[in-house]
Amino acid sequence: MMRITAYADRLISDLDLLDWPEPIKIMQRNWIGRSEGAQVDFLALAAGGDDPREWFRRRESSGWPAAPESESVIRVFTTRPDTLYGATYMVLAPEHPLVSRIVPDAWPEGTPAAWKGQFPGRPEGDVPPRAMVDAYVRRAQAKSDVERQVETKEKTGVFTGAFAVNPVDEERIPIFVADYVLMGYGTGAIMAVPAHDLRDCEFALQFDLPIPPVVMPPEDWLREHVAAAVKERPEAASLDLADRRVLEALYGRACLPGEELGGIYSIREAFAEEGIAIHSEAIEGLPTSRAKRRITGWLDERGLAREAVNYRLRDWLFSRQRYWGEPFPIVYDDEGLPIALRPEDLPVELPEMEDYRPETTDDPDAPPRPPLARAREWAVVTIDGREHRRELNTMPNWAGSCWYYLRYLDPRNDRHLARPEVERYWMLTPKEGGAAPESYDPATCRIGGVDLYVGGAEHAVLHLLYARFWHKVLHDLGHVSTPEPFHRLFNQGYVQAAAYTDERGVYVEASEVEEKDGKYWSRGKEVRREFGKMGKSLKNAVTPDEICSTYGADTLRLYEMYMGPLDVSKPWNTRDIVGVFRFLQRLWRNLVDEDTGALKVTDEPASDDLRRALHKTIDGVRRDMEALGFNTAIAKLIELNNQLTSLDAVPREVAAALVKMLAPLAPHIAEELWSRLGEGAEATIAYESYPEADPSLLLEDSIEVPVMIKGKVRARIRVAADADAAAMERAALEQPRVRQQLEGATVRKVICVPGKMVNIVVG
RNA sequence: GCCAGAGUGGCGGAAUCGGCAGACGCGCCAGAUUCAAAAUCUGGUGAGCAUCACGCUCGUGAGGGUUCGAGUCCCUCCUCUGGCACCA
Repeated sequence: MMRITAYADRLISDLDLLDWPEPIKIMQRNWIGRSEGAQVDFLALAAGGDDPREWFRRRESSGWPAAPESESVIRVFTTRPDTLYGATYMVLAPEHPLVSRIVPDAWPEGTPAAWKGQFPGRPEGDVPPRAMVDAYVRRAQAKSDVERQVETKEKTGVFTGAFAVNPVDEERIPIFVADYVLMGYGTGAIMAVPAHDLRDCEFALQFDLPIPPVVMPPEDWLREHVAAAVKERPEAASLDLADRRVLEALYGRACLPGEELGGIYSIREAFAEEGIAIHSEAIEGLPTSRAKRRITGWLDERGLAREAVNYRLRDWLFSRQRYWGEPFPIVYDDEGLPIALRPEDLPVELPEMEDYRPETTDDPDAPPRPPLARAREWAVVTIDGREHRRELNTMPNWAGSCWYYLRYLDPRNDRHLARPEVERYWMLTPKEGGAAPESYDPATCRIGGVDLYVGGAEHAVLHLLYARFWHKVLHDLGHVSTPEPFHRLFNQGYVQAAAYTDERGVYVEASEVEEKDGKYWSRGKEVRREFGKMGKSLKNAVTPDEICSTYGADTLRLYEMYMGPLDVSKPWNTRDIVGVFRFLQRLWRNLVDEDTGALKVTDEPASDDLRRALHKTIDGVRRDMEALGFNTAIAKLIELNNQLTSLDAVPREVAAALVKMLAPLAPHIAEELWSRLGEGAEATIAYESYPEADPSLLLEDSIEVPVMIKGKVRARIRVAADADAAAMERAALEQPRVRQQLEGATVRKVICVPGKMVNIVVG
C-alpha cells in the first residue's frame, strides 16, 4: 500500500501553484474528494437494554476516544452534523463488522413488515432477523459492480432489529443494513437524515421511515417544491401559497406527529443545501455553517463527536498479479520476513517465460499464484548461503510512468537516479529567468520541474496524480529539488476518425468500408458511421506511413500541426494534406530555381512593405509558438510565403528569417534550405536563434479603422496610428459616406476607441 | 444523475482585452499557361435581395438579457464529446 492519502491535502493545495488546465485541476480535486465534517458516535442498544445515560456520563469524563471503546458504539462520518436532529435511522454497510454483532434473535415488537427486508431474492415468509440480514449480506457480496450499477434505482436493505441512541436528543432510532452505504468510504456507517440527503430520502420513502425536516430551505425552494406539491389539494384552497410564512409552516410541520396538516404536505424530496436549522434545540435558528460548528463543539465537549476530514481518494494498492510490471527487489526468508535486496543484487529483471498466465487451481481456498510463480528457478535466490523466496507480484501499471521523466535527465547513470547537479540543472527553474538557484526556494523558483508536459486528458486523475504523489515523496526524501513534477501541463486533443458499426452495434474494420450514395457499406452490408478517437478498439486506426512515403515527413508533421488547435480533438482528413504540401513546394520554388537549382535569393534589402510584413510575421509567429498555436503560426508563414511568389528574387533577410521560423515545424526542408542559403556551411540551423521582431517596424504610420453607424460598418477612414479620439471623430464626421449616411439624423454620441474604431450613435 | 469541454461557410478552422465575423488551408467556380491534361500561376467563393461595380438585409446551436457595440459577458434551453458513478 502507498499512503497517498497522507499527501491528499498537499496534492490539493499545490494545484493552485501549477500552470495546468483548470478542468484537470477540478478533476483532481474531485478525485481526492476532500470533505470536512464530523465524526459522531452513536450507542447501539444491546438487546438487554443498556442504560444510555451511563454511557453518556462515561463519555463526558473520558472524552472522545481515538477508536470506539466497545462493539456497541457505531462511529459515523457526516458533512452535515447540523442535521443530527433529523437523523431518524442509521445504516451500516453490508461488510460492516458490527452487522453480525447487533442483530437480536427476534424482531422487536411492532416491527413494520416493510422493514423486514426489501431486496430481490429475499427469503419467503417471516424469517428471523439474523437469517434475513445474513441473506442480504451474502447477496450484496455476491453482486458485481455492474449489477450494483444497474440497480441504482431501487434502494434495498433490511432492518437489523437493533436500535441506536441519537446523541443530540437521545431518541431511539432503528439500524438498517443497506448496500447504498459503502464500506470503503468514511466509517462504513451513516446516520440517515432523509429530509436533507437524497439517498436517505429515497430509502426512507421505500421503507416508510419518517422524514422530519430540520433545515429550512430558502423561499425559492419552498415555492418550487412545497407550493407546487399542494396547490391542487382542496385543503390548500384557504391557504395563501404566495406567503413565505405559510410555505415555511407547511414545510416545518411536515411529518411531525399528529401535525401533518391533514396530510396536506409531506416531504418527498430532500433539501440538501444550506439553510436555517429548525426543530434542533441546541442550534435552533442558526444558518448551516454556524450550526455545524456549534453542534460539533457541543458534542465534542461531551466526548461524542469530533471535527473530521474525509477523502474519497484511497490508498494505492501497489501490487499486481501480472507478469508485465516491474518486479519488486524484495525477498522473503524462511520465516516469511521481507528483506530488501542488496544494491549488488540489483537490478531484478523479469525471467523469460513461455507462459504468462496465472496458475489456476480447483481449490477455492488455495492462495492465488501470480504468473511469476511459474518461474520456479527464478523465484528462489540464495543469499549468504541461505535460500530466499522472491516477491512474485509486480508493480502496477502507473509505477514506471511516475518517474520516467526523472530518469531521462541522466539516463546512462548506473549508480544514481540522476546526479544531483544534473537534476538541478534540468528541474530547477527560476520564476523570472536568470540563473538557477542552488536549491528550491518557493519565492524564486517554479514549483514544477518539467517545463511543459504534453499529454492526453485521459491521464487527468490516475497517472498525473500518482506521479505528483511519487515526486513529492522523492522531494521529501531529498532526491529531487522541486515539490511538483510538471509545471505546465497541456492536454492535446485526440485524432478522430470515422468508425463504423454493423447492425449488432459491433465495430467493423474502417478500412474495408465503402461509401455509396451517401450510405456506408462493409462486405455488402450497410453500416452506421460515427466519429471517435482513432485506435484499436474502434477499428479505425490509420498509419501515417503512406502519407509519409507520398508527401514526406515534413508534410505529415506540418499537417498534424495545421489541422487545428493542439488541445482540440479533430478528425483525420487526408484530403486536406495537399494544402501544406503545396506550401512547402511553393516555399522551395520561391527560394530555389526549379530548372537550374540556383538560389533565387538576393542580397538587396527588402522593400519597406515587405520588411514590415516580415517583422509582423515574426512577432505573430513568436506569440503563436509560445502559446503552442502551431496552426495559426503556420498560417502566418503561408501568408508571408504567398507574398514572396510575385518576386523575382527573395531578399536574403526575409528568406533566412522565414527558414528559421519554419525549422521547428518542418525541420528537414528547413535544414536543406539553410544549407543552400549558405549561411554557415558547417553549422546546422538547429543552433540558430529564433528571429526577433524589430518593434519599430511593427508600428504603422497610419491605420484604417471602421466607422460604424447604427451598429454596422458603413465606411472606413485612414488616420494616423496614434490619432486620439478627437482626431478620429473629426476624420470620421468629414468622411463623405459618413456625411451621406448621417443626413437628416441627429448624432447622439460618438464613441472613438483609438487605434480600433469609431461608432456613431444616431437617434 | 453529477462534473468538465465544445457547437462559427460545403469541410478543417481563424478572430490576443467586448471593437471590421469567416485569417489560412481544403473543396468549388472562372481565367492564364498547354496540342491536351496534370502541375503551376491569377482572380472569385457565408446566405438572401438589388436599379447584380452604388448598396441593403440576415448570419457564429435556440431563445432572452447587459452594452454605443456580443462569436466573445450573464440567464434559460438543445445537441455532441470526454470523465465519474449512491463518497454520507
